[in-house]
Amino acid sequence: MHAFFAKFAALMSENFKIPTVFDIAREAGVSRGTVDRVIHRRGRFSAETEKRVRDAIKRLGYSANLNAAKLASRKPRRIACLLPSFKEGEYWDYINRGLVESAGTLGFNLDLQMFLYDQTSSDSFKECSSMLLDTPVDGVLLNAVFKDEVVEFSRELDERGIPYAFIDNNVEGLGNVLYVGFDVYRGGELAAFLLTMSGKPEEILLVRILRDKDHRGDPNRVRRQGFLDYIGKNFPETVVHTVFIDPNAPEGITPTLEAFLSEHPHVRHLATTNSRIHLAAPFLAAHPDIHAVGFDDLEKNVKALKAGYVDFLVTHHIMDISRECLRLFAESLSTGEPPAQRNHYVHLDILHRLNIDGYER
Amino acid sequence: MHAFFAKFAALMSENFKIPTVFDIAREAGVSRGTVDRVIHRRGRFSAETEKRVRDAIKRLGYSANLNAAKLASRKPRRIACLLPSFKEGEYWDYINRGLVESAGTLGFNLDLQMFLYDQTSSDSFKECSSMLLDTPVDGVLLNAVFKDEVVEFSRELDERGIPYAFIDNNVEGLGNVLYVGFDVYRGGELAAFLLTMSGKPEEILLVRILRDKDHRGDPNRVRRQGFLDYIGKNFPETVVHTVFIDPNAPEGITPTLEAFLSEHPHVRHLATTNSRIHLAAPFLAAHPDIHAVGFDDLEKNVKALKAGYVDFLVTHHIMDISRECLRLFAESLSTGEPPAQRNHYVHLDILHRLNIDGYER
DNA sequence: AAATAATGTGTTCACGTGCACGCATTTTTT
DNA sequence: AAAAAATGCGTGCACGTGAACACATTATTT
Repeated sequence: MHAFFAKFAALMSENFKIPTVFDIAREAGVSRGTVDRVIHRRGRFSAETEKRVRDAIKRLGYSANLNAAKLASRKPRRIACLLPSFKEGEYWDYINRGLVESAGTLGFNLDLQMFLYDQTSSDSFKECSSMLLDTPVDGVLLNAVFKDEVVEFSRELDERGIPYAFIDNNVEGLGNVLYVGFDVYRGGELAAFLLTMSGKPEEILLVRILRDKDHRGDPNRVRRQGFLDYIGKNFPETVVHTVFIDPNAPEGITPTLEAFLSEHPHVRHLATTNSRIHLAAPFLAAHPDIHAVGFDDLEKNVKALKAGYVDFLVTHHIMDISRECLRLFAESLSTGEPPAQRNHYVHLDILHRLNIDGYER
Repeated sequence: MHAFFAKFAALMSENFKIPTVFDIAREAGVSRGTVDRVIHRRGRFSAETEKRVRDAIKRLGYSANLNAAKLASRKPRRIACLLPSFKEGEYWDYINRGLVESAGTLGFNLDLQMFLYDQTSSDSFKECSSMLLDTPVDGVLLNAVFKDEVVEFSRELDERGIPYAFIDNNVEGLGNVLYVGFDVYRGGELAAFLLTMSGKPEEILLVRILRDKDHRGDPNRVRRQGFLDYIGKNFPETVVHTVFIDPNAPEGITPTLEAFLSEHPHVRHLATTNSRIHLAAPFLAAHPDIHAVGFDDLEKNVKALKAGYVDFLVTHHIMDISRECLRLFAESLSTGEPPAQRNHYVHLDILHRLNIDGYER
């Protein structure tokens, strides 16, 4: 018999009822309001009461009904976002869009406050973060480019009891309740693999942008390491050249690359470890025999991919990161519990001309 | 100045209030209950009232608050799922898991009723679908392997006013409110590209499973076409051989492939267009110089990928399809409106040993 | 010691929707 | 023509949580 039907009404036993705050209150021998105050750490309860309530929650396996919570949420949750500033179409623009979009659709009453610092200046970060501390907030969402400064800032947040989450990249060992990002090193390896899979390269050109030189605040160091390690391991004789370009002087880029090529005419492989392979598109257009791999599905990069200038993009759903991060963080702020899972690594996608359709949502 | 902050409290003007049923009722000059009856097509209202309500809804841009809807949903929505039967770990098992999981977490009171037919027998489909019609349901979720039978069944559903959605594959031009799936032809092309990107193949072995022979109910025909078209276009001299294997007699598979190889010793490329490349894993293990590409991230396939027997898997988040499909369908049943977008195509992922981590969620 | 503040707890309304129920009025049946 | 059914519409409770409020009791200040 191939046909049958089954009911999946309750995951558990026949008439298992999902516990509510009322059940917790009864179990703990207190009122619903008290349970609520314990859960949300709003004070006004004794240590003994807290224990009874928390035990009851654990015993009954209670977790808040998010629909009801969203419906009832009146006071806005203030979430400060301490992130790099951006121009339209840049990486952090996408992160920002995901955040703003989610804030609107998530159903919680979220009040996002953006603190955008200059990615090239640690002073700017410090200025922004101290401004943030003067503002009343319920939680902070931030990334971690300036390690020392981030560590110091996180200590301050810990002291004040303000929960915080890292997005996109992080520093290990701090008190954040959440991290949503990806495996940067793996991404570097993957780019190297894709670049070299059609045959052994004699020489490779790695295009970097000027500010990468600053080792203190270089977000792509780990990714580049992954790239170089892969090449070193699999093609030990291959030489990797580096050329620096200035994104603020785009007119100089193509000449710089051309000049390099005439000095190293055997180069047939080009890569960037930042999100700006599109800056090399004009150069690549003139040299269809050069394989190229870059990162991130910025609109301009995708254009270069579709045109065939770039072979592969290693990327992930950028906006998914921010959406997911904000969702988990908001839920956590709402329930008063840290997210069940602390680290969320998103999958690295490989984009090629043939599978790009449908990637952008 | 690099720091600033902005509020995104309301997407629109300063104090824009999202309209509720009450606003609609006032605008239309009726009571809230009447609005509700119109929205959910539960009868008991005049044609003129309906128009007034619908106009008001459009004018104010009303759409139901899903949190409140989920919270208040008391009567379960009965959704019948008419899908291929499966063994554990097979493709449709994943689809099924996604459905069951979603039904539990979506927050609506969903009552899934599974009608599983034998993929190799159109009679079984007919039997199942008529059984389904004897059961009271609010909506039907189905896929489309047997075209004629599906068309007939859909007519019946249209007549009865039962909304239905296609999942994974569909038939164009029918009255379904929703389709969630992917571009099958594109997937075939992509597999061919990945198989051949490291160099021109002399001969290719396409491994098919026995029941593919039946052209009426062959779900992989289009995918295979994409594969063959790509090869034909880019490598016109390459010969594509086909070997049929029987998944029900796994012990015969490796000998069959070995026999083929000794007859065609130049073959270095192997592909399947179904989800069972793992059946060729033992053979591939013995021939590490053979490139192989398959479809779908079934556990066994991923194992073969990690072991290096398979180079690439073309796939998509299988369970995402069913999760997304059920979510949109349930929301549609709840609001009484068809989903804003009818066709949802998921992105094709390329899986390789280096990016498999984190793919499974 | 009285006034004031802090602490601990319970009560109540609000959020927006689903849906049962009740009551009139009109239409159909007997 | 009376009874029954169908139609059209409004009212009210329930869903589970957030959070203000009210009220005692205890601790602190004046």
